[in-house]
Amino acid sequence: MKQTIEPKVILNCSVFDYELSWYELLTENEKVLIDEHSVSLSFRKGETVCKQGAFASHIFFLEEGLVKVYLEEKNKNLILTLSTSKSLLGLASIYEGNNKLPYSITTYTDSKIRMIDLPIFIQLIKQNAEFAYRIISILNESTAQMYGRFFSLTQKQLHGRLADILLCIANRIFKSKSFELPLSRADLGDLTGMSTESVIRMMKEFKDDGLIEMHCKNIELLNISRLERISEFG
Amino acid sequence: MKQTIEPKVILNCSVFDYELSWYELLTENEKVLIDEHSVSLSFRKGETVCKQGAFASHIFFLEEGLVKVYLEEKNKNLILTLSTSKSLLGLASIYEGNNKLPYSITTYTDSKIRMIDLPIFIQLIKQNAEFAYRIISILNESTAQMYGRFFSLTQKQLHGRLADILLCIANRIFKSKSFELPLSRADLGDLTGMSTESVIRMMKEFKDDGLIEMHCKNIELLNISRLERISEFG
DNA sequence: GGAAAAAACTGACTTGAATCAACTATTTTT
DNA sequence: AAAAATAGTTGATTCAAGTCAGTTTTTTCC
Repeated sequence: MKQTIEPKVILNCSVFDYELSWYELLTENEKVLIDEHSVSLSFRKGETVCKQGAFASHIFFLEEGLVKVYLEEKNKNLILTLSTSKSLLGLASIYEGNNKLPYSITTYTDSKIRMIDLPIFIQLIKQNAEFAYRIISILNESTAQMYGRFFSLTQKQLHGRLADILLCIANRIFKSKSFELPLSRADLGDLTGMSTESVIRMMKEFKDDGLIEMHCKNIELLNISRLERISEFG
Repeated sequence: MKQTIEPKVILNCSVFDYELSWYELLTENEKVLIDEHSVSLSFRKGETVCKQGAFASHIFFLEEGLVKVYLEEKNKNLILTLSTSKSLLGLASIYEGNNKLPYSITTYTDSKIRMIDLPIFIQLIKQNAEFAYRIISILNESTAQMYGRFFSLTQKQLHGRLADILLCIANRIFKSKSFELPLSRADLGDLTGMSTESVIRMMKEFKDDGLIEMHCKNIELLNISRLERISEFG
């Protein structure tokens, strides 16, 4: 039962920025139905979009902005994913039976979110199988990503976990080596499962080692390949 | 932005034992199609059913037995779920694009598994929306469970994590306070994200505290309410 | 623009939990 | 039934990472 073949490296990114679209798979009538049963709302930076434990009533389509999707319990938070524009959120509440929201969502930047009536969304799934198939794909894409993070947070130590999210934020959110981070150090902690102080210490260590440059919120990754090695062995 | 209302306690179980069936939602023709494109195989205890990183070719329906679904990388394992009879496994490989298996599956007991041709399964999803909706429900049920475990493993310490899985195994797998555990101490480690030695030490501590009775593989939970409190605060 | 509040940072200290290195008990194999 | 292999156990040691307490910097908002 010894393992001999190394399985392929798994995803470990925390940003859900899926490639698959869904709206185009609807018929004209269905599109109208969605349009009639949804509204687009503006949220200010830091506002709560939905709250874990509340009854689910909508699917959220993030038209613009950056949000965190997170679990909260007894003042301990765990960020599940960061989501950027064009993400479909709240799909987890499509479930026959209890339909409480399994997570909270809060904005990091001013955001526009289209709130789609959940029963209507479910109706469309039940009548349009191609659409349903696309939703399954989207769910599985985010699940695969979750697995990677699950592994990262439970099996790697601080170096590796911090390298993971820095790379992920650069690649997936900003698509650039340097960026102005809209998250606080405490949020980085909730994302990596470490204390705020440890985040600060690790970041300083990375800076001293020449891996990154940083001035407060402004961060630049200087040595990506070494960060990747730290992520892998960390 | 301070949180004032405590969100509802979330699931933290590691056993996926879903309530929803799926076969009955198929038409007679579709049932025939499944029957014609699947075979039921017998696996011996300890055999590998599928391997992370391999190309996905089947959906697995566990007719009988107990298996672990786990991530493996560099001799570190993380068990995602234990699955019992009547579970549908491998759904994560239903994904438009790359279709590598995101996890490995190994049996704990002699098991019977029906291997269903993946393209046929996908075809049924694409043509039967009610069926697709059920699959979405099943996926979301297991995702909700994953979230609970994710929280448990990243936010609780050893006491809480061990209490979590002991309760979960008793409630979900054996539906009894006393049982003969088919997992090794090392597996309990892979399930709780702790070292084998720590599992042993914690179990001994639980035993000394009168929370459980154990002789090797035979375990009995003596004080469930205290275990639940440990799980909650731990 | 200045006070108040948050967020970022630092150092000292503590501790939870992994690692290592034996050793024993239990299975499995032949 | 003996040998080999695997699984379980223990104690000693080490170290990663959290907590605490205090300071500085940045942001928010009257």
